[in-house]
Amino acid sequence: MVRYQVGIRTERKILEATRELLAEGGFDASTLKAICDRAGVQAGSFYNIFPSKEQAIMQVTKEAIQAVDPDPEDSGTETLDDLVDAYIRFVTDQSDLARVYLQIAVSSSSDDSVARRFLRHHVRRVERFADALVREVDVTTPEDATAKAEVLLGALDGLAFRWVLDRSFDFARHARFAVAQCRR
Amino acid sequence: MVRYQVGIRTERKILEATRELLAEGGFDASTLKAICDRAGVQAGSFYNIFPSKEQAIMQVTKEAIQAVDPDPEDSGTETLDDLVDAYIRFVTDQSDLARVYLQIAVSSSSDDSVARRFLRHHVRRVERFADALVREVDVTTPEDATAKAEVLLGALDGLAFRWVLDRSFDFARHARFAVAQCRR
DNA sequence: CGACTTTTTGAGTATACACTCCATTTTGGA
DNA sequence: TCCAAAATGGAGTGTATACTCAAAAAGTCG
Repeated sequence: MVRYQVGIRTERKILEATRELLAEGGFDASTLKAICDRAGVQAGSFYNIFPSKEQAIMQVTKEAIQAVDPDPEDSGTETLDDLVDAYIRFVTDQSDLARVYLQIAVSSSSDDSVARRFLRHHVRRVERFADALVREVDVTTPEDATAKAEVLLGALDGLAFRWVLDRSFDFARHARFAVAQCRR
Repeated sequence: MVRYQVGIRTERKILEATRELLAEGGFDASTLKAICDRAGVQAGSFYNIFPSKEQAIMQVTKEAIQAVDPDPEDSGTETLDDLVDAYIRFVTDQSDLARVYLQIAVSSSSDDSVARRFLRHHVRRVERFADALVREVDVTTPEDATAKAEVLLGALDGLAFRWVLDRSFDFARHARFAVAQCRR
């Protein structure tokens, strides 16, 4: 069962097409036909590689969830600015994945398993933000830091949604504004 | 063309079923069959009242968008707390509509007309928040007030999303925390 | 009641969807 | 060059969906 190069290339083309379609029009736009058309592939080839459409979409969504929170190694040393800059870079440089990430956030409410994974990921990010806050800002209690982190991450997510609706919205500026306000 | 009472009751039953289904499982769960089953009505009756499924959903979403921003008359006198309390009440008391509202916010990116309407509504709310900020907090410039309002509304929206994913999340507390931080 | 209108029913249509099947072609190591 | 395994094309399947229609039922008002 040696995989041929051409098959690996096909897999990449399919994943790229899926990512683009998810970013452009969400799950509704990501039909099998649309994916195959864009990837320049027939249905049979798709199912030679992926067991289901769901699997291809899952792979892209996993990628998107992980991309929002890079370098989990750095936990414990990173600054608030590091964390916020990472989010800003994610939104501006990987806008396709960012849009996929936000699409998941909402539609996941219908699918429990995705919702749980998303939530677990969110909680971990809140902890990292809270830790950075404890190090940099004088917070009275750990609970205070967590609440502050929830509000800051909420603001970043909310501003990212805003940006999805109106791409002329200056996400980076408002994100920095949010963290500045949080720091005071 | 006098409408019979029974027809009006049927219309209400359909809208209620649609609202529930939208809140529970989003647009995917709101199939014609699901709506008709829950309303206790056949497809023919549905199309006797609504020209399309889209129309019924539009009516519910319109209702949801308007419900988040009550008393547009009060503009010019309301406090920041009034505005935030209204949002909190919307989320906690009308959780069904709130979830529909948030569902629209994201999935609308695929439908331009809904996205535009949503955005227009958002901009109007930002203005009201900014006006309240100018009255209560000392902001340096109108632009500063608008940016602050965007961040605050972003935080509220983000926290509401958080609450949709995990209903044990204390939305009201965090919302008040956000506005307190904004006021400083 | 009786004439008329509105509403309801429920089987039926067209379409889009995810997915299958398998004959054919391509690949890449021996 | 040969050949088994891998990849592909593309017609075909079953199912769910939004929506239609004509006949039957129920409501309204003189």
